[in-house]
Amino acid sequence: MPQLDDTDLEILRLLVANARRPYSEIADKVGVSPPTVSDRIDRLQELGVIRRFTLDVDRSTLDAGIQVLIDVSTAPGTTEDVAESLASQNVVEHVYATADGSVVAHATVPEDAVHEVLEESVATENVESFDVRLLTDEQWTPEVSGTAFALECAVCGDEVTSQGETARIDGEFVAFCSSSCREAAAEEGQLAADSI
Amino acid sequence: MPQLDDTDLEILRLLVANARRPYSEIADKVGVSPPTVSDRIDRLQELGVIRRFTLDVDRSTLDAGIQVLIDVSTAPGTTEDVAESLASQNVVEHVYATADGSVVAHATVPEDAVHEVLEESVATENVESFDVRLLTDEQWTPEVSGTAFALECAVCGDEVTSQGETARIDGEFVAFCSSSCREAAAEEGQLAADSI
DNA sequence: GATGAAATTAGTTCAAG
DNA sequence: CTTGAACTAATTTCATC
Repeated sequence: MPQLDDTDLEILRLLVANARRPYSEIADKVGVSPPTVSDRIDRLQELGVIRRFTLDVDRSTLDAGIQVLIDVSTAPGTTEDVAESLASQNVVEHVYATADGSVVAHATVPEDAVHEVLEESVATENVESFDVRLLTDEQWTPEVSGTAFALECAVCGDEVTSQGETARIDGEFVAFCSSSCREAAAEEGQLAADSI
Repeated sequence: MPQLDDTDLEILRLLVANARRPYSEIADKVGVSPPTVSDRIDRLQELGVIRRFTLDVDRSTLDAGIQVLIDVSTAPGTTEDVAESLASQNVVEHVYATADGSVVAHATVPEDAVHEVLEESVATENVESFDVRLLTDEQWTPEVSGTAFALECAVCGDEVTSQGETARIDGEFVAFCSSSCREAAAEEGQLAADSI
């Protein structure tokens, strides 16, 4: 994966705060020219770092219905499918799949339609149990973090960037700055079978 | 609160899908002129329906650290404070406050810094218990829903829009198309003390 | 409140370092 | 990979309906 430099990160930070900011203004702030900003944004989209330009909408002012957090415990091996199925429902806005096999979804539905949403989107045999919590508030505060909480590579001690990898060893998470450092650790037999 | 019409909703839908879409293109699609699109978008921002123009960033390609879902059970009356405190942390991206007093946050942190995030942001006495789950996938699929799952007003039977209200009666959620319908129900003594 | 034409401002292309 | 200049396109202003 290609490297992102500080200019890319700064452009992301500025766009996250205001995605309609003129490229000329971004160019001024990060110290490059407008065509360069345009090129880099295109590249960030091609890389999949920018998934899309969008709005943060306050749904409590907008949608008819009740906002809920649906927490589904999935059958082994079906977590990804369940996450995808829920994500494809248009009442579902945000989906999180967890390492322990549950899927958490934020949806706006009439209270008695939660079962309906699950039935329409998820095969019953994939749902071990589920839990629904009514939301009273929801906030999105995206930021492209700087170097706060930077991780250290367990092998070489360098800072772990977005190109790094992580693994689980005896239940503890360990980070590596690169796949070669991760492989070095693996060769030393440090990695458990459930490494990620 | 002023009414949003179908044109507003259609503009929101188009911007959620692509917030950098030219206003002239939106104007074509919804059948008004570009200045009207511009005016309406300004109005939607003033109303707080549009919270901001932003990016959907794939954090798994970007941030050093591990993505987690932090689930905090808060002390009575502190839910809102805890939600705000967590939201102000720059490693925290999304915060949900639930009616049962828990706060769920999506954050990107080194695994062993979850306690640190909580300690830095939330008074210990406000945390009754917490739980952290490692995320393997996270998706955001915002859509401005149409009339799917439209609610019916419990009093007059009309469709409940964003201007509607809801209340809880004997543990069941009931929707009203307006505050006057809600008040009518209240006068008939149907509303429990925990109505929302 | 909405519009079309004009003016301003932004974005992209391209030739070149 | 970057730029400045030229070109193209988008947005806002404003007078008018």
